[in-house]
Amino acid sequence: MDAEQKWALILREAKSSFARFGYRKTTVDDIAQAVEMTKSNLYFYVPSKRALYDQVVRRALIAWHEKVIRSLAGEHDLKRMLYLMAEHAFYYLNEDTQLCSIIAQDPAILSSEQREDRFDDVNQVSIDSLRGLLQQGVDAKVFRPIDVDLTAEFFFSIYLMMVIKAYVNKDQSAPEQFRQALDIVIQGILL
Amino acid sequence: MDAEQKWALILREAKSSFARFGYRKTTVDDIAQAVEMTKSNLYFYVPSKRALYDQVVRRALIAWHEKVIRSLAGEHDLKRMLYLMAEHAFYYLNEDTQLCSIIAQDPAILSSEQREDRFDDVNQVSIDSLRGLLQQGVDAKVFRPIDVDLTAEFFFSIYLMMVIKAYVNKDQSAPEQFRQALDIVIQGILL
Amino acid sequence: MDAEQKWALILREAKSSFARFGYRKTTVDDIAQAVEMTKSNLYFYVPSKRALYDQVVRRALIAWHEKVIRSLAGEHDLKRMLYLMAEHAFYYLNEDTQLCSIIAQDPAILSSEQREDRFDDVNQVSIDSLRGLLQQGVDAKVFRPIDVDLTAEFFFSIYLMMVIKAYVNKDQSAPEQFRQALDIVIQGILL
Amino acid sequence: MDAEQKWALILREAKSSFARFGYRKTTVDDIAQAVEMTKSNLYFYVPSKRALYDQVVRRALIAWHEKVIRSLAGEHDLKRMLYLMAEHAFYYLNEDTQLCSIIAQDPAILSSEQREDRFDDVNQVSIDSLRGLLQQGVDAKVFRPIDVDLTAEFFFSIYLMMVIKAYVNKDQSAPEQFRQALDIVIQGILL
DNA sequence: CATGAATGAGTCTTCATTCAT
DNA sequence: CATGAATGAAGACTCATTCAT
Repeated sequence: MDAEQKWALILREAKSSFARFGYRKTTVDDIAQAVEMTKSNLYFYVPSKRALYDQVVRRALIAWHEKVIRSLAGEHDLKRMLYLMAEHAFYYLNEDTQLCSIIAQDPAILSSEQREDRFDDVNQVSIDSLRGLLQQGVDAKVFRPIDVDLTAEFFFSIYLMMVIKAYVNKDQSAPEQFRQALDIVIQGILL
Repeated sequence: MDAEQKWALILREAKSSFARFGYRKTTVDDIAQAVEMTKSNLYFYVPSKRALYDQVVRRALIAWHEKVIRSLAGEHDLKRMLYLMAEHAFYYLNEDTQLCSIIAQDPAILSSEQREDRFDDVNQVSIDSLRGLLQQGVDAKVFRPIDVDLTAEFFFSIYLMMVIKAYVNKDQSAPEQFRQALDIVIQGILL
Repeated sequence: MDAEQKWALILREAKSSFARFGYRKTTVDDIAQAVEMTKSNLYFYVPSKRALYDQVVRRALIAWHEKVIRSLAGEHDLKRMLYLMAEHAFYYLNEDTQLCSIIAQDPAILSSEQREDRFDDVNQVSIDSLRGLLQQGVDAKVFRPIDVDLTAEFFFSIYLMMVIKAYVNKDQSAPEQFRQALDIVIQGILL
Repeated sequence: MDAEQKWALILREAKSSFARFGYRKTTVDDIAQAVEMTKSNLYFYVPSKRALYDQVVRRALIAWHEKVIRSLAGEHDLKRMLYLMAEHAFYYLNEDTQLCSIIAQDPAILSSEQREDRFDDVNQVSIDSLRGLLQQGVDAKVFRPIDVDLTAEFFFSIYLMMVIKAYVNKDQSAPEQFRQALDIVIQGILL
């Protein structure tokens, strides 16, 4: 196994541990054992527990957001795009339950504020895409003249919330609930 | 100061500490010092840190929910009641920023699942009220034939989310964002 | 054993450990074991290893200097006082070999500089006494018109040096060497 | 770069690191990086951190002492030679501040005892030269009938002490203090 | 009721040294 | 010669909880 593979393995197992136990309850030893390394050897690859955590989260967020953006390719109907975005943002987490779990245990990850300089940059990209969509809809008289900034943030928040419900809390009715929410919310902005 | 007063004091100060630092970062000593007791003496009143935390949260949630319910007294217009509920649920937290902070740092508090035997019962009361309202609206053909269970939960979640944004993250635009959200969402269920 | 006694015990054993192994090589566990406490319990009395060390050193220095000053009581012959001071400064360490050892392993303790704000204040007291003596001697035309500031520091340094030789390095000839040095040095300032 | 050059480079950089951080705080990695080698490769040239340190110190001490001895060439006035020796011993360290720094952080380097098998042999050479000078002075009735062994050691110690003051502690007044000391001390042994 | 004191089980991190390739 | 990777043994400090008095 070469260095790159090992680094990937570490990220994978660290993510798994952080997802299961949260940042605090995960010990560096937990991760080291998961990758079948000694703690000291793990520190050869990673500068600190915190840094590893940040890497794990950052990568997961980016992967998530990229997937969502890609899903819009080729679609031009704005209402449809909004649905698509929501759906993909939501269902993507089926493939990344761990990220959900991590978010659930550290919700600050997703707060888009100035004070926190953690993952704001990553999140902002998603919100920006959303805003773009809404603005186009308003301009095209497809959507009501809502405040796009506020609404973009609101929609983003809903995704997160539903995502947590569905995958972290394993609320069985979450997917349905999500569809219902989406229905209500899109209905609510249509002209 | 009698035992009851002391107990109240402990709850108050514990809440304050948990709000500021979160469960993990709050030490039993922090609380003991806040109530001007020794750690050991605090343990006379409280079985464990965890139990104290649970008490604090439970009481805060109950107070919150009760306040909201009371706000509906005398109102009979369903759409108006929905607004009222939302507004009060939202603005109540102005009076209890600490609860927000606690929720923000431990969002599992608000997950309504069976497995978690923490605060589900408390939350359920609120959701039930909401559901009742929605059901009446659907029956009276004021609202679209939405799924009331899912929608009740969805609305409840939105409250929580906005509440965190507003009071914990101190997002300045949160109140506006909340109104925008409420507008969209109620628009979205109207027949 | 009451708290005061225990605190004294800790200081005593800490001093012993620091003297034997030096600051770095002394583990908190070493000290804890010496006082027959658990490490955690030791931390009940002491904020940190560093703080404990500083306390130990500071107290030892103060005790040393006080003893020397007391030895001059009743004497008025300046040359004789200089001898007395030297002798007592030197022989006192017979009673405190540990301090020597500590100094030998951390000579910065005795550097009287502005940058280091560690024990400068304590050392300065001794140097001041010395300077006072020299100044009187110069004024009284007993000593040559030497620079009292420089010479006070020089003499102070010689004490330290000899002290280390004698007690730390256990150089058997140190006491004789010290007398020889004293002889030379006092001869060297006499008019 | 051949092996010899590499070895010289290692010694040079190791000295630099030890001077800056002291033995303990210098990591093998620090040195390896300074010589642009990997840690492992460094171990090809050096048996252990300790051994490297000892080499560094030993060589520096030898260079220092040789320089001092050379400075006496051609001079025959004993009092003058004593001055010369002192001056050169003192000012040499201007050219080797690193050695000073190392000494300051590990004063045991200069202790001339039998038990310590570290640098005693090296130091002894200097002391021997000093003793020779003093003995000649006593024999020639230039100096008082002092104990040459004790005095040689005493003088040697003074050099060291002043050297540390001047170059390590960067005491601005050290050179003056040194002259004052030399004045007193030589005055003190003159017949 | 109240408290000072005690404790055990962690936790992260560092580093000299080794070794297979 | 050179290196990436591995490791063991430490070491300082924290904290919820207990208990004798």
